[in-house]
Amino acid sequence: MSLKFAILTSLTEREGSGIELARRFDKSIGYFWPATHQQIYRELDHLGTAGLIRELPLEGATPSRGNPRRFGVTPEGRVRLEEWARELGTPEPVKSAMAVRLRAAAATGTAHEVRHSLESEREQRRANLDRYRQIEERDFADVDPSDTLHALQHQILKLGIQVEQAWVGWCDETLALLSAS
Amino acid sequence: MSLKFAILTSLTEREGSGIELARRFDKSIGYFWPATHQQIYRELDHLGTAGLIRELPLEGATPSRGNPRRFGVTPEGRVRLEEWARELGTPEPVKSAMAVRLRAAAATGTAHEVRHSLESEREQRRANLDRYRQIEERDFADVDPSDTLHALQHQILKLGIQVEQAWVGWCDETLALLSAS
DNA sequence: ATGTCCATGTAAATGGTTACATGATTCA
DNA sequence: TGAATCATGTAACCATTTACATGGACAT
Repeated sequence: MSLKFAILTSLTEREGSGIELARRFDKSIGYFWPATHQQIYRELDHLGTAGLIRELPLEGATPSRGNPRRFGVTPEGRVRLEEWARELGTPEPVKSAMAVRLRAAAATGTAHEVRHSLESEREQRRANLDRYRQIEERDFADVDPSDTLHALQHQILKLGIQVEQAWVGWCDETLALLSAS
Repeated sequence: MSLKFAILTSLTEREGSGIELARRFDKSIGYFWPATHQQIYRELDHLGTAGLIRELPLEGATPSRGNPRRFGVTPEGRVRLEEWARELGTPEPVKSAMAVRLRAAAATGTAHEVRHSLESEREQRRANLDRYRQIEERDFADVDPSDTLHALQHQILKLGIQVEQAWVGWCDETLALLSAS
């Protein structure tokens, strides 16, 4: 449901081609709404049909490598995006196979065997956290209080940091609990 | 992918009927792997075919209200569940329409209009948090250090608490940022 | 007897994942 | 010239959501 708006947002920030979008998703907006290039191309199709984006004129006649089809947001698209941003939603439930695994291990009396699984979860969460922190240092080290856009982008990154921190902390706590018993 | 194991876990903890499972999902294991009754019935079907659960004999001949079909985990099912709990997975990405909304509002220069959306998110996150804390008070007030099962169940609840806390904190921070600018 | 809830489903639509296909272009 | 990469897709599958269907039981 939100994918189309994630794409509209990305194209509002800067127009681009399908593949560019796919790459941006891999390293920025996709942190909170992941998507593959297949999804993106399909959605670009839909958005075009709905008149929310349009294909920009190309230099050469035919699209090709180095000269791909590029898309921009139409005025209707922008209005629709602004409307959507104001809408109230329901928070996505926290889905976690790790929580299910732990409960499964508890139910079957094999709690200590879940340790590797937990350690793997912790390492991956920590890797996410480190990645976010590097971005923070690189892009948000100096603060200009008058730059609201910059501050908001930082704020979104902080969401990732705080949620991943909660996860890492929880994994450590749980591992300690397993060691104690 | 994890739904089948969530069901196996729930049936390991206690055998039950489809509707009972649906209700348990609404108020316990489903906090970390939500499922509707339609999904559950379909999956019970699959699990039965795969020999991981079996239908328990009924009192009366025909299932009916007050005497529904009941399911239990087979030995194979239990083994499969224990195996799965040991497997390593990839953490589910944090998906959040709220983060996309905020970024959309920033990109379109309508940041202050996202305030209601954020307040709504905060209230719902806080409601989740309160619910979890009530369960904690009710079920985990007294600690028996020798009861590992109890401790692990508490730990799973704490995951929900800590993640929702991170969310509520982030919403407050973001609202403060919007007020300041 | 009628309406409501229980228990179990079916069906259609949407969303997401995985695997593969294709032509074109740059690079070694 | 052959390999790798770019850019754009198709197809099949799996998971999830939403809406509806059914028949029996219970309550008024």
